[in-house]
Amino acid sequence: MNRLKSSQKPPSAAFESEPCPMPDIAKLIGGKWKLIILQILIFKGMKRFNELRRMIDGVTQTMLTKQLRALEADGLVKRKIYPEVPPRVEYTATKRAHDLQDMFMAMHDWWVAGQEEK
Amino acid sequence: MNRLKSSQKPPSAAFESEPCPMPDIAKLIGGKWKLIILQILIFKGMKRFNELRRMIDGVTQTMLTKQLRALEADGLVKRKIYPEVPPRVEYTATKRAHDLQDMFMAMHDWWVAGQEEK
DNA sequence: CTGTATCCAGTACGATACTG
DNA sequence: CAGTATCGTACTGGATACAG
Repeated sequence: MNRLKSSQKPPSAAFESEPCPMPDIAKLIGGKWKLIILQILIFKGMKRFNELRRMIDGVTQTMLTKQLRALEADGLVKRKIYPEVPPRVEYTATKRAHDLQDMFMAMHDWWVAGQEEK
Repeated sequence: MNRLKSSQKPPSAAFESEPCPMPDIAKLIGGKWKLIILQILIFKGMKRFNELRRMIDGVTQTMLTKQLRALEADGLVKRKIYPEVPPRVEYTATKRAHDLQDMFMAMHDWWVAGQEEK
């Protein structure tokens, strides 16, 4: 079944010539929690710190902070601090992160399709 | 600039209800070299071990073997061994891996767009 | 040519306690 | 509420040598 003979897909011009630094991309979204953080912020909108904490099963304060800081440094997450007491911090996905929607959709569809085949 | 007000995108039904285990996906493609290996095998077709080794800058034999074995265990890469001397081993992307094309394209486009904005 | 075996370093990850 | 600090562990990634 399924022997690839010559071409399973047409040109796919994108990858033919360029080096396309996948390692760099992996750096951005490679963390254990980054994908799920981004997914939440992109598709569900702004969240506060403890909201995220509750939504992500198994994450600790420490790791959530670290990954959020890394995402912020990479320009994917915007952190807005309200100088109140008790403190309030809101996290939102940047425009750059929102542009990842298509990728997330493709990723999601792929995963779902894989589950159905079982 | 760019304040997200209510909805930057329509339904995006995918993520609304499901948990969507991004951690599981990260497991599959989270390795340092997995993305680039898959990209090569998916878009450029079958490759032998040392071909991959030469195409991927900086990878060592050990790591290439490990990541290929992991991908094989996850059903993303097919390993075909020819009982010859000298030995020959061919690696190809499975159908499941080929279904990742859309995700790779989205990823690539996103990266390119990000570079241009600079 | 295509690996495997060992050993080693760096870092990613995590539990816990403490702070403004 | 939203962190920081500290410390310990697990795992990933890598250099080198060796093998079928």
